[in-house]
Amino acid sequence: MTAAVRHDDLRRRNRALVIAAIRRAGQPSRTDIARTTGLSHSTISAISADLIAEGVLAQAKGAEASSLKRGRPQIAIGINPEAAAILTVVLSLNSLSASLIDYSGNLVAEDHRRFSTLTASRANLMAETAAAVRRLLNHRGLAGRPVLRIVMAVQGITDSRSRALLWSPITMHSDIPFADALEEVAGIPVTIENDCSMIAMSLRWRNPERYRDDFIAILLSHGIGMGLMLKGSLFSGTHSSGGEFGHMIHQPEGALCRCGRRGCVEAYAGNYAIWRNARTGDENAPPAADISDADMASLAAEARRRDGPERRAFEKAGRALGYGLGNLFALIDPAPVCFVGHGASAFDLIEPSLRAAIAQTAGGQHSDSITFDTETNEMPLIREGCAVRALTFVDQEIFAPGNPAQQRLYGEMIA
Amino acid sequence: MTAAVRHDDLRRRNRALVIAAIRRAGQPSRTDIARTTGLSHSTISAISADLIAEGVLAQAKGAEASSLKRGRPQIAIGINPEAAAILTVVLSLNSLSASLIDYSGNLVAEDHRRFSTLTASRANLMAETAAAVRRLLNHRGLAGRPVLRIVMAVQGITDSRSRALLWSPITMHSDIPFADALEEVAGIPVTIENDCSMIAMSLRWRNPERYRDDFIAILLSHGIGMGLMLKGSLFSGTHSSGGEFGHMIHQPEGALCRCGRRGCVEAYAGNYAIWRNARTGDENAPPAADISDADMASLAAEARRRDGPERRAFEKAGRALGYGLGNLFALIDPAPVCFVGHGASAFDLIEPSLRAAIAQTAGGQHSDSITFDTETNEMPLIREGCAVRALTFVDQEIFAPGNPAQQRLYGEMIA
DNA sequence: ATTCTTTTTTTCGAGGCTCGAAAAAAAGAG
DNA sequence: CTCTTTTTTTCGAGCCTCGAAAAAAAGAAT
Repeated sequence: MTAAVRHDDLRRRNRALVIAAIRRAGQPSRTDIARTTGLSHSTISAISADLIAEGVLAQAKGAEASSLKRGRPQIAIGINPEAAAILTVVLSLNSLSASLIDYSGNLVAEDHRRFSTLTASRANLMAETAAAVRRLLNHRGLAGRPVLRIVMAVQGITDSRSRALLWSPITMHSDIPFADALEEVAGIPVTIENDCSMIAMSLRWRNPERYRDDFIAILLSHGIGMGLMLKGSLFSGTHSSGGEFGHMIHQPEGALCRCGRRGCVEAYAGNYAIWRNARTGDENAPPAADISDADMASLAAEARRRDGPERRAFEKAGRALGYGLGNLFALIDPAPVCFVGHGASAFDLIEPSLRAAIAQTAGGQHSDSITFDTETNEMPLIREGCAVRALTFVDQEIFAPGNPAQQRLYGEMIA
Repeated sequence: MTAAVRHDDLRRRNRALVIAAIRRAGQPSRTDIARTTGLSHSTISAISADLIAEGVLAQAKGAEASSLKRGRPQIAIGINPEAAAILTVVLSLNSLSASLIDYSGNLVAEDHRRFSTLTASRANLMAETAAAVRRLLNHRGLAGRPVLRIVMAVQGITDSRSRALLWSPITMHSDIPFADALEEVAGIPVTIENDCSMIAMSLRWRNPERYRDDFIAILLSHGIGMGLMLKGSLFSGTHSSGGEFGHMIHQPEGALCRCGRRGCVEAYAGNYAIWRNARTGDENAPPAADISDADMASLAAEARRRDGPERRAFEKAGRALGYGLGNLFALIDPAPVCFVGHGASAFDLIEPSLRAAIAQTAGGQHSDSITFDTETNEMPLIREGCAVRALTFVDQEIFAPGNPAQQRLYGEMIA
């Protein structure tokens, strides 16, 4: 039983629809919007007039690429970049990077620092993050725009309400309430998300042809992460952020994993596992703390050069990933997969054994037709995913609010 | 971007909401409905007046359990059983059982036959099913009610559009277009669903306290099946019915499974696997075709009586199920689990090793708090799930249609 | 230069829907 | 027989969307 549909929901939802259509199309005319949304011209006219009056949208004045066609020229209409701004924060191993982004999605300012996340105290981690946020909030490029939302991405497990970092490989501390801490600093809503989920958001935004309703983003890095889009919405578990693909058990009582358990996919396919298999051959050796991309690249080069333990290690990684994906496909059916991160640059070494393993599983019945994509640099994807998520929040909650209190808040902030 | 919200959708959705509220509550008053739906009294009054005029609902006349309270007595309002009927068909190993059910969910007639599904030809399977449907369509208990929907449940994999049985252990044939065949016979929409999905529907209907938005139904039988409810809707894959929990790989290159692959959960936890482990100790022995419930019961009795290969076999089953569930929990977070079917009567033998295995996995961090439920007879659940699904379809598509053509069809059928 | 065409955008009135308030209905309590 | 209390219905206000018609703003044609 779905919730009751009130009368005013109609306007709210259609406003959100119009904003989303414009965000996707860039600079559409009213006629374009009517076509993509399916709403009538009159409705589009009314809604866009309201949104322009509120400063959310702006008409592109002059400078039209001319029409060359007869008839009244179309008036391009776009997101008003002055309407608001949002902030993204990406915390990763020994690196903190924050960005200020205007309401139309353009980068206004960046702030990047390196510091040792592994040795930092809880308070230190929160303080560094808060300081980065504070610096950007005071940035003069803001020019009076209200900053309405912060989305932070971290590697690790967050709680389902996106308030705290429950566990992460970048620090030994757990249950760090980043959202509360940053809300206190900024006075606006903050959520903290899993980095791979943000990668999935970004893939969907960049290439909705390929990544629409169901697809999988897998981060190949020191550990293995996953972002899962199911039926058009980001899948995260009910309690935590879920999607712990890297810690599905590939081999009961198998190789020692960084998480302390045995036989996880990550214990075969994470950088440390590949390194360990290639260099020591001992699956029970304690995982190395960090392995540079350069080291991994030379390992891959060696594996390509000759048939030896290096090549074997990448094959094992492919096998573990293949069985893991096969098990996932047994549950959710095959879907497009994108391998992201520096590890994806060695995908040629991984792919044969990965495909062979998938073919052994229930999900691998059409394993030939499964396509894989790679994207070796994850950072831009993570940031873009955060931006997309934050802007969508603002679109829906502030500019098409179900609850008048939220819009009142915006009124106060721009006053 | 969601679909445009048209104005008439509002009425349609609120009509569906009212029907659902009444179906759930049984015989509520208008005031009750207003409370549970959140709609205003005026709206409920208008919608229920319409629905009564259309014959969808009926006021309980007289026979009120009296009020004992002051004030105008409440008028109980209920689903009109005369408004329509639906048909459920459950095809399982060597058994076909169909039921005629009125619009308020009461059983009108049943039709049950035994025949050998394993040896039957494709045409034979479809003909038997069609004959059962035809018999019930001509049943005099129908008394002029239009039969508006058929939902059929089968063990196995169906396509995602619920039109055909792609693969099933009860027959050697594949790609059997049951939905098309029955639609030709009955002239009304037919869908074919996985039996475990219907079990999940039924559990949710029976006990929404425990089984609401996220839960898992696992059928322990000759094979292993799963019905998965995620975020309040039945999860099935994008291409096929998905949810092939029994064929997740527990042990790469492990025991021989009925499906021809190796190491599937089912190859350790299906009846044939438990039997094989207990009696031959050879994991590669070809699976027995069928093992009676009585034989499995005596195997369980023996396992309870003494520590021997029988007990070991049940332990192995628990271990495979535990790792499988743990891997599932790694992806979707722990959720309530119900073990269904005759195999659940040996759950006491399975539970210890199952819990021990879960504790080894990423999803098992709070393995103590995970609760399991058992239900040894699956047939009533499957039938009830089909009925719930069919009635919901009728509620939404016929009596609260988005498309006037559907309602016109009903008009013709009752004329 | 002025008058057609064509296309986009806005305006206007009709028709629906939900809601709150008020009225009506239908009992028991005094 | 009149007062309370509770449920249900009625009625008017306020929105919202839509289609049709009007207005606007160009290029094309004369």
